[in-house]
Amino acid sequence: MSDIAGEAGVAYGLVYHYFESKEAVLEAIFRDTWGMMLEAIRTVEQTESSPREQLRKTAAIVLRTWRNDPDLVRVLVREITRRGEQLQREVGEISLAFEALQRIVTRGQEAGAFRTDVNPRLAAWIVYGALEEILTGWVLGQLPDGEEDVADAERAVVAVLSDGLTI
Amino acid sequence: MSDIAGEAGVAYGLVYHYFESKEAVLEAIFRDTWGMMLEAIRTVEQTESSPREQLRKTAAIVLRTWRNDPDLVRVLVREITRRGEQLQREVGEISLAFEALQRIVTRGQEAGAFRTDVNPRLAAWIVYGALEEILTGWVLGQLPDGEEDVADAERAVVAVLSDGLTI
Amino acid sequence: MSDIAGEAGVAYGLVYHYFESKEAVLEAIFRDTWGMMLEAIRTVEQTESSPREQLRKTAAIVLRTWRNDPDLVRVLVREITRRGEQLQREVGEISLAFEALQRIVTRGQEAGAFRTDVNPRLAAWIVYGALEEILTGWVLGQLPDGEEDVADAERAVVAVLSDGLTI
Amino acid sequence: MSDIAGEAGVAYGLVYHYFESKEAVLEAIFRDTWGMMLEAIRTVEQTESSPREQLRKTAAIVLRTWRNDPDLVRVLVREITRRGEQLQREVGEISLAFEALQRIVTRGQEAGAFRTDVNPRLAAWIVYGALEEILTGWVLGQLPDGEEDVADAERAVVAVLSDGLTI
DNA sequence: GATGAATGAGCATTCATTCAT
DNA sequence: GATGAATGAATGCTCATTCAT
Repeated sequence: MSDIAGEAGVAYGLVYHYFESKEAVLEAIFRDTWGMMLEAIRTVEQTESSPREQLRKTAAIVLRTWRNDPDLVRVLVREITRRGEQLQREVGEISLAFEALQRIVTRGQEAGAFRTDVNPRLAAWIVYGALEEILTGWVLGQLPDGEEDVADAERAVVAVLSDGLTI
Repeated sequence: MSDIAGEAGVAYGLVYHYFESKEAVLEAIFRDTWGMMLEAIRTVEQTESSPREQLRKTAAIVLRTWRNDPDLVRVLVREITRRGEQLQREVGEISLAFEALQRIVTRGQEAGAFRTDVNPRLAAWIVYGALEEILTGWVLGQLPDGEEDVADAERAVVAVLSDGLTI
Repeated sequence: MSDIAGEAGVAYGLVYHYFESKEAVLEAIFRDTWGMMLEAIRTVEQTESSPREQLRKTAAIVLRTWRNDPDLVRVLVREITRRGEQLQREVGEISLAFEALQRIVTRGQEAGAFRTDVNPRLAAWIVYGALEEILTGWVLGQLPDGEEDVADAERAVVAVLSDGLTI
Repeated sequence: MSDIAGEAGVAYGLVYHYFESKEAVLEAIFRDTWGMMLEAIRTVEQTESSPREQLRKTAAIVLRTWRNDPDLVRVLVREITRRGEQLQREVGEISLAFEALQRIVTRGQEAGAFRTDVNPRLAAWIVYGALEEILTGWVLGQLPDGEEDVADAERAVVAVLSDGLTI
């Protein structure tokens, strides 16, 4: 909280004027970020693009966040697992984003583009897991994150998730 | 540390008789778990099985941990991101496990079984991310984790990562 | 720290609002006390008095502290040896006070009032040691510390250090 | 206590077989050291030497300890003030040594060699303070402690305490 | 005598939260 | 709205002391 007030250039106590608790601050960050994410994914969803292309665009949105606002991703990655239990329950946007992701899969299956022997919910978790892990690799400085590397990562995720590792 | 001593039914100070610091306790947990993981993956690696089958066995090993020791997975998932930066540097077993995973991919590519247009390092991260996310889903109680569900998850991960979502 | 907060009648954490650490608290005490001591000795230094008289006044200043603030002297005597090494390095005032004491000796030698076969630095340490030991005697309750006793001690110190025990 | 056991090359618990407590260990160290000191000073006392010479020999004994066993002096200087209150009460040897020192002064006065306007008890404290402070300077590394420096210190102490700073 | 595991009170430090101004 | 001092529970760590073998 001290860091937040300092970064914002306001007095310590003022943060508590706008937010009930630290929990509430994090919740707001999550709500905002996932709100934007949700909106973006929904836009993708309503596109006429193929399911594969929708997947690519979604990956692009998530991974692009790293270059746009690394600190934000850092907070999300650091706090998501620790607070996840409550946050995920309280921040509806997260579930909604997951559902949108899941819907992309379901529609892909209905359209005959995606295989139907995979539970869409599990598929959504796998996709998200792959994306989050790459973000984590960047946060921990264990994966290269140059302009070109980010593009590579996007291609790799889509290639693997869409077409699989097997030739 | 208080919890650890309490859970073990010993006095607070005794933990410090066996471990230098809290850091050392976590490091030991990580080293042990990843050591076992590493050993298991290496065994899989030396199998004559197809790369796809090696991938399946690896997924089985990782996901099976959840049912064997949920509390352990909880600690790993909760602390890995917070301390990850240092731990990953200090606990060589983690890097070695990642390298083993990467080697499975590389050999699959060399054997002509896996596509070669995906960076093996990125592929290893994607695979690990998918697995970790499913574990996280179980930790957070957001994915069903019955006997059958775990088997489902294993199948789904292998299906998606090996053959892709696209038909 | 608990004692300090308790004595001040404030909450534990408040001490850390004003001081970085326990180290910083002690440093502040030392800096303040020695700052006053330093100022007092410098005032004495600039007097027209004879070196012997300057010595007497210095002794008076140091010994007077005991009656003014016994608890302060207690802390100084108790902690000075334990932390001395670092504190003496960090708290410039201490060195400056010693230097002032040394300067009084040097000037006394230059003025032909003090013998020149004694290293001024050693002399300053001897003077300070005699004074500190008497304070210690009072702290430990082993020397009488009534109004008259303090005056006696001052006379004794000056007599011995200025003129020696030998007749 | 751990250090003591380690240094002695015996098991931790064994120290408690020979000593009641840490307090008792320190008390034994003090008793031994001061016992030797006491014996030495008493020998000096029984000499036919002049009071001034007796003072010199006493100073030599005390200061020589530094070169003989610096670690011992370190412990004495570090712990003497902190524990002093009880130790001085419990370890009779300390008082006896002080009394011997005081006796040297008293006899000097009776023999007409020392001035009589100084309380012998105070004089003993002043002498001891000067010596201890020089030891402290050596412990803290703030006074040079080469062979020659120690001899210098001895000369300076005797010069100041016997004949005074004033010419 | 000898060993070293076991105990637990004590202590410095952190930090989310409250509150008077 | 705004400020920052005040609060106190929580936490990692130390270390003198005890005890079973």
